[in-house]
Amino acid sequence: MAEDTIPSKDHWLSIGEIAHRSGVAASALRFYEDQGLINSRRTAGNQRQYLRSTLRRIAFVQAAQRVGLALAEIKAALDSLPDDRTPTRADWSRLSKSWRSRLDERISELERLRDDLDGCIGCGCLSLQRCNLYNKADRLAERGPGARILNVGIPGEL
Amino acid sequence: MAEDTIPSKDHWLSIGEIAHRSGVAASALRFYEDQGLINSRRTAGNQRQYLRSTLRRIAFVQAAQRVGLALAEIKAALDSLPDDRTPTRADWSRLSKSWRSRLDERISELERLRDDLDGCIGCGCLSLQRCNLYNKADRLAERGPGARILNVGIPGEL
DNA sequence: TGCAGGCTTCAAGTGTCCTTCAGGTCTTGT
DNA sequence: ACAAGACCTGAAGGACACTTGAAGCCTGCA
Repeated sequence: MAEDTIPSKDHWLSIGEIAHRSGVAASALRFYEDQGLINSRRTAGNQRQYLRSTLRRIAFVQAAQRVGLALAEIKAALDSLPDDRTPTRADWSRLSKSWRSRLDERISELERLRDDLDGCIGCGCLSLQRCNLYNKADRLAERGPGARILNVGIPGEL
Repeated sequence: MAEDTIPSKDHWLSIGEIAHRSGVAASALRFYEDQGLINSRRTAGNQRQYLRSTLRRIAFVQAAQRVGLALAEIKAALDSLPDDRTPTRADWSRLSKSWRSRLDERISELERLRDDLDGCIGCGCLSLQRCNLYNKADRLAERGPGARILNVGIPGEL
């Protein structure tokens, strides 16, 4: 396997190369393109060619998904990048900063849930009148919408 | 509104009452029944009637969903409850114990993500070669499968 | 008794994130 | 030049957790 040699010269990458390097299926990449998350130019024969920087964009998408954002939200974030120049560190940094609070929220919600679990279900009460676990008020936006098949991980693992 | 009076005598609840008290739509309750998560008896006129304890079952389902379990997994957990008697505190406790590690895992994954964010995307590197954020190895099972519409919360909020 | 409002079933639709397929084209290496 | 393999498009399918709709039955209260 000689595909690990990284050419130092700027050149365009085929969808297969991008798929390989990013670990994202080619079909998903086409889907992302449909959704406006990434873009490509075409060869004379209509085949996609990507900039190397697309890999970073995809990395961003992947990370954002792990944070729990929907593709539409990720697109909105990416759309706020300047399209007249290659995004700088500062650009990416700005985008990812907004994740911080999301992540913090999600983390603390899960911690709250864990504590409630210990204190409430753990004791078997699960009282509908008092139980925090069943407090509708804070059960919003646990996970983003959309079906993830990936998450099955190793099939039959649970 | 006088529906908050809780009768002390055991009696059966209609789907509307269960929906109201649990906050789960009647259509969802029927769906849960189809999926074997809850059950009901019927009136002479074929209308569903639920035991009061069904509310606890539903609370369990809701909490489990917040932990990130799929309905099929929740069903599996519920199926391990004794069906010859009303589940005890110990029964519920046993079930919810397995969530602990799940929750801990999810929490630490998110914390890891947050740290990577600070250390990596935060600085703008997002290096595909080294970046933890883009380490495929640990990007499993971020969120459970399935579409949640609820999570949209207040539409147009984000 | 009458009737509004709640309940029934079954089928189809929704939203998200893709994958798979069919049928055809392009590129690359020998 | 030719075959193998990569790539193209558009449509359909699939997983998940439901919702919506149509057409009709049941129940509680005045």
